[in-house]
Amino acid sequence: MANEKRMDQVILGFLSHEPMTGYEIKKRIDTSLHYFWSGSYGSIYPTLNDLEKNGLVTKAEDKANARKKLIYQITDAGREALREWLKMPVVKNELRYETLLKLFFGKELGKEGVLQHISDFEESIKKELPFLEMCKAQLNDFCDVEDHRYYMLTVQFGIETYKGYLKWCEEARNFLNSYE
Amino acid sequence: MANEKRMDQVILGFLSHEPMTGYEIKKRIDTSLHYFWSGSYGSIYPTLNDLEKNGLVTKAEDKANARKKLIYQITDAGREALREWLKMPVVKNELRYETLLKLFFGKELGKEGVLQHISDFEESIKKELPFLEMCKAQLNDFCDVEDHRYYMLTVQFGIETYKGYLKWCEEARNFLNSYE
DNA sequence: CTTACCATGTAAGGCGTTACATGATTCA
DNA sequence: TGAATCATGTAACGCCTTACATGGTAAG
Repeated sequence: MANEKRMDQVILGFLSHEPMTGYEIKKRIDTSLHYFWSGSYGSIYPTLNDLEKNGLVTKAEDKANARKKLIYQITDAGREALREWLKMPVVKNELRYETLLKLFFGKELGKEGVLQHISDFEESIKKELPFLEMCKAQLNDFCDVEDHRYYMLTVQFGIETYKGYLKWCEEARNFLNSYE
Repeated sequence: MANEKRMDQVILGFLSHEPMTGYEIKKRIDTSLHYFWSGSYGSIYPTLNDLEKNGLVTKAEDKANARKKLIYQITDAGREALREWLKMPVVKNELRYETLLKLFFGKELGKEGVLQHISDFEESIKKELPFLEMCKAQLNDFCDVEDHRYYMLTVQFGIETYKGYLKWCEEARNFLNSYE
């Protein structure tokens, strides 16, 4: 239904950590949330305006810089709205892998083509994994800070599923090669 | 960009197995593809019309039944289009888990709330897993049929990632409980 | 001096879901 | 006879991305 990407909650979430600009929010989405969430400027800026209109954030122009820079800050009402949403049960966890779709219809493609998709997938995962490992290493030193423990959970989730994927790639290859 | 859900390819894919109705396609999406893909009638029927207009499928009315029933069949051109798409590299594999989003902003929710989300997630996975195990058992007897080997790959993927999720749930709980 | 990055925003348009509308058939 | 399932379709509407538009600043 409505609000698939929950941009309002994502923004409130980041602002609950500290005040920042829309640009900075985008950067954090693309790093911290990158493997399980996404969002674009065309969604961030309008949502920031809506949130301000509804009193969930306040906007302040950074006069120190000549550059136009709008720093947003969460209000009490905003924090309350965030908490309200966080308490609610999760509505949707969605995995949509084109790779699996192509494998499912693999007969029309043939074994070689399927193996190629498996290799491509494997490679993409192998490229992503080091980033997550790095995140984990960095977080590891700061787990006494409560926030960091929660980030750690998501990173750990990523690392384990990715490792599972790699194991599956290996097995899938063996499985296919065991025939004919 | 365009065509996120690749309904055209999904339809061609199923029709490459055998002719069927739009209703039947929907059912198969909701079972065979269910844990990594989705699609609605509002998307299936219009796409079927487009495909027919473009000569990728043909439509035949089932006169045997009094009930209005349109059986679609893939054409050579349709099969070729499917193959063309299957050969192309995968564009997007997307995971979007609200659970992870809520965990990431977990500080505002607190440890108990986070643990609740982990339990909810665990439960939902535990509920899904038996279905996949059943699929695997059924497919296992027919792996000499090429198609079934490809279905098996996707099922195996699901089973392994789901088991990984359960392991993570356990670890996540232990991790959180090791603090404070 | 030019590339990369910081920074904000809008408009158009595609995509797909939800909700609605309709009706036959099967099974208990 | 009522519920569930089979079966097809459309319209409205929301959501989000892409592409465009603009310009400052830092670093090499």
